[in-house]
Amino acid sequence: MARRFRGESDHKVDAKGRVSIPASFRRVIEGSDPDWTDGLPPRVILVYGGQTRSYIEGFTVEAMDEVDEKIALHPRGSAKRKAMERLYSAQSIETVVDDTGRIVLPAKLREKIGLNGIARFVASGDTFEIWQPEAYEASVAALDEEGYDPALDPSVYLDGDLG
Amino acid sequence: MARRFRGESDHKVDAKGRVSIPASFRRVIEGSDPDWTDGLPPRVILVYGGQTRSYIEGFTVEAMDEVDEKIALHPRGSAKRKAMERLYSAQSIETVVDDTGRIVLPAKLREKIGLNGIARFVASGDTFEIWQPEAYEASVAALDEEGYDPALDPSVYLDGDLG
DNA sequence: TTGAAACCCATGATTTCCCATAGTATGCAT
DNA sequence: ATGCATACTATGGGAAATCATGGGTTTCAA
Repeated sequence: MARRFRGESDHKVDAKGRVSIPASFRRVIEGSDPDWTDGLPPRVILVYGGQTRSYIEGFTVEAMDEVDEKIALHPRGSAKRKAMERLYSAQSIETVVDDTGRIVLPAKLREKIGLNGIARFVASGDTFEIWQPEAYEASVAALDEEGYDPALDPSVYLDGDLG
Repeated sequence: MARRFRGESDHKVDAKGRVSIPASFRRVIEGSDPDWTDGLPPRVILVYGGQTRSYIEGFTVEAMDEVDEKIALHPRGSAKRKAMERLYSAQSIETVVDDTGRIVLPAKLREKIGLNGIARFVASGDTFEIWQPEAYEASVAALDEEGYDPALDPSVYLDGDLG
């Protein structure tokens, strides 16, 4: 398995929509792009769709390849497949990390998640998420309402019941 | 089973956040990193999240792989899984032990556990913990209040009831 | 022809790397 | 056993590389 993203941090979004990607994320992105070699700009895929989503999900090339394979398992034309294709194909863009470690978030994507001047990058296994900071905090708080006790150490779930 | 950490000791944290990790811990960390070979810096994962936690938990690569596998058993999107992903993915960093046996604790992590100038390393099976010394002593004292008689030898629990 | 996107350059703040040293532990030969 | 040589440990400090960010300028397609 490829290396995983870890950590969370905030970065400024300038007037042109440029944002620095956390340096540690860049290493993972480079290592998970089969075509990347030193000096080339590594590729990333940004998924911005999903009615229920208030964040942008970032994929490495390898992670997106896996998603594409899973989609291909579903029958062509099926509703599920169409829904997945819409999210991962139609509502996504492929871009590159430039030589100063930044990507550009087009206005459309910024508006979708309500980005003002700060973008919060949050690691989530082999993908990462880009949030408007308050929205992220709200989503963490929302977890509590789903029955998750914030005072409980999540490690108790490691060996607990699934679901 | 992989080798286990043993012992506890204090180390200075300098202005740059560098700390020596106990020499005996290094052997375990090296031996539990599948990619490590002599001369390479071995990897460690530091988990700094958790509302209820006042310490940093250090994982070997192997130990963290197990955690990732356990998380993957839970349904994508479930509250439990999200809580675990936040702790182990978002609130963690991967780093390496440098050639002088040190790691760097970024300011964010130091503040989280209130580190001043000394860090206490405490072995805990296949992971280890980093504490601010007084906080560690307080947590040991708190155990006693939970009904554990400090005068009782814990070995009596070895063959006792579980739970 | 105009706005956005790609490109080029610039800079302060971190972070990493490399070298240094004193103290401790280990081993080996006598 | 004794003493020295060697290896490893814990820590410090400066140089060098990287990071995050800001701006202008050229392209290019609509």
